[in-house]
Amino acid sequence: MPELPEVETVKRGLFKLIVGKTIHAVASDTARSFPNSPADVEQFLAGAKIIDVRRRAKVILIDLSSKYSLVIHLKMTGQLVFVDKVERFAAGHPNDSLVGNLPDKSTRVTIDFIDGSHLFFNDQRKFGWVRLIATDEIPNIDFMKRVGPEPLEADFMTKDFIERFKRRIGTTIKAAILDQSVIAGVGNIYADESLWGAKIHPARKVGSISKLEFKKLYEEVRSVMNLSIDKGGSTNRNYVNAEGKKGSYMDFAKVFRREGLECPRCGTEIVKIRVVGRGTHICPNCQKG
DNA sequence: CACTTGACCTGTCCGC
DNA sequence: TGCGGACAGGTCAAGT
Repeated sequence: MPELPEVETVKRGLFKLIVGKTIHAVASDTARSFPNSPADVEQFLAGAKIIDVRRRAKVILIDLSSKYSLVIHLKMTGQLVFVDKVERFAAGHPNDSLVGNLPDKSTRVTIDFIDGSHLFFNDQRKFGWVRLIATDEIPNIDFMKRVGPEPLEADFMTKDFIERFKRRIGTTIKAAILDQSVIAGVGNIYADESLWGAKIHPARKVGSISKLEFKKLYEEVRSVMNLSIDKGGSTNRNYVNAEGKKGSYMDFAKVFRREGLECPRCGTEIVKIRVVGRGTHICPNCQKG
């Protein structure tokens, strides 16, 4: 999925839906998705109550009364969908969708609550994971030690943004903005959208970006991701929120997946190129190499 | 060290 | 319709 706005949307939905619920059982079909042992499940999950749902970078943290947390990364195709009551719908029924018919073949982890409701972790490509970690150990895991600051925090200023990029002076701005150790949460969609907003070609070297351009990029990263949170995130392919609903930011996207269409600013045809191995969308007129 | 390139998986889409 | 290849919201380990 899932970049910062999508993960934030899932977090907000889960917060409303599962805080206060007590876990009955947790099951997984693959150790790859959920490596913890049945003994861990029995000791730290069964009977534990959900006390908080948080987000850091693209990671969801579900804190439990056992002083452990479920730490979840959705990677490319992960979903966390809450279902109050499992029902089955026939093919052709309006609810004959992923959401209406969970669990399905992409379901990797199932969390059952004592009230009969469920939380499903679905992940077609199996890159994502769910891990049980002692809550106070979370800051010590490799990912958390490495990850950069949250760009939407009120006290994260332009000067902080510029400072973070100094560690990646020699690479392209696209590689740097996608680097989670520089700033947290930006992925392929919002990298393209914010670089278009700031009129910066993604293949430009970080060292060539002016202070004024960085200031603009900082503002674009924040405004684009805040807008997306307002729209419930982007459903490019299979992202859904905690209620199984799609996000609508793609209706507002300026360049992402809009190759062949007109640039909303100048009318030039948007093209898709490849930068650091990622599909990249630009207006060749607004974003000069 | 800084940086780039594959690998991890499954599914879908596009061209022949 | 079938089949091969490219590609997909992300991160790592292993290269140069």
